[in-house]
Amino acid sequence: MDIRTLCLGLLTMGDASGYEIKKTFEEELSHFYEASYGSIYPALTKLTEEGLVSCREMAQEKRPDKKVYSITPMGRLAFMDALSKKPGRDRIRSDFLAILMFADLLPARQLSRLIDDRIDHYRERLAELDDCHASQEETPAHQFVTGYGRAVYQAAIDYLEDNRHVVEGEALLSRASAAG
Amino acid sequence: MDIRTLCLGLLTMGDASGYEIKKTFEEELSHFYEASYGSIYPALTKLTEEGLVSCREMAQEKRPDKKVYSITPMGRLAFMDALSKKPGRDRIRSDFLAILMFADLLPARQLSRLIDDRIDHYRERLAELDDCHASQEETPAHQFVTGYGRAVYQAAIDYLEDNRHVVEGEALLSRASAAG
DNA sequence: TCTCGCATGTAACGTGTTACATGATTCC
DNA sequence: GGAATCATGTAACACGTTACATGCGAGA
Repeated sequence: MDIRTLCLGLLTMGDASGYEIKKTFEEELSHFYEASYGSIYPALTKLTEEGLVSCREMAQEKRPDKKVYSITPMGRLAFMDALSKKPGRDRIRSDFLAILMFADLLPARQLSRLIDDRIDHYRERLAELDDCHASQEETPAHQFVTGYGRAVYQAAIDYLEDNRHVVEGEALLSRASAAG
Repeated sequence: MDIRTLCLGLLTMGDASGYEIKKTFEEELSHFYEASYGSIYPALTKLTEEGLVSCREMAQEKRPDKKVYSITPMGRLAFMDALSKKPGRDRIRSDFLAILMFADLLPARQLSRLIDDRIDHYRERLAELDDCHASQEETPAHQFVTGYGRAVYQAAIDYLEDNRHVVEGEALLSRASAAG
């Protein structure tokens, strides 16, 4: 699913401007998708050209004008069609795990630091999901996805805490054998 | 971490050809990185030009010739340097979760199918990790990363099984209210 | 004054994928 | 005979990011 299709999908939930769509990406979607203005604005322009969304310009007081996009009936059809395709495989690209594959090359301190940071990072992400849960009325779908994120982050934290000794112990050992 | 750097890293574990590196990506790394020939071969060419790896051509009997790459001392330094940088954030792009955000737009049957397939998919991934564990002598680093994958997949499966009713129930409900 | 939030957009660039081109051998 | 594995490579393309360009209003 490309950014273009996802923008279309977000518009099924209500009209929005490019700026607001970007915020949605940063908030609700940030855990499993990313998008920058450089992809969102051109996507909206193209969707408009194709007749899948319509656009009206809104003059605002004390704010810049905004362009509010609405999905069209044709757009809804197109999105339903996209939803019916079987999903592509998740694309994951984890620097953290890539680096860990070479844990034996890292100084012990650096390795511990890396894992500490990652645990902190996941805790922050968990907190974000909890905020999200607290502040907004959520659809069951949204709740489900949020819960999924929580489950995965929690599993990651637990695993790192319970098993870090496997690599950290090794680092200590090779230091010891190098020293002695 | 780009593909180029990761190729360099794999060569710290032993000499290899482009073809073999591709296989490593498909096996050990497939759970958190992907790479095609179209990125691997040019990466190796560039690394060679930069003096970070060296290359010798091996004539083989009953097999095409192969080019075996070795990391150079300069290459090792460059890789250690890359490892010392703090990791970028994980890039995740999940069609599955994106579709789930719009679960209320999906027919109940399709939604159930989607979740069934995903659970199967994770079970397969788990099995791959178990094979990996069984078949190969693994470094502690490798074990650790493999275990991480297992923990996360298992958490995902458990979550989906325990909570699918949250979205599936909703689908049934909206069907019922539409019908009655 | 300076930074932050609101608001839109483009051009250059990076990075990687897909599809194509080629060809021997082995297993079913 | 046909598919799979081994083996390398390129060119066209897709897709998205980064950095830049612009500008007002509010609050510290």
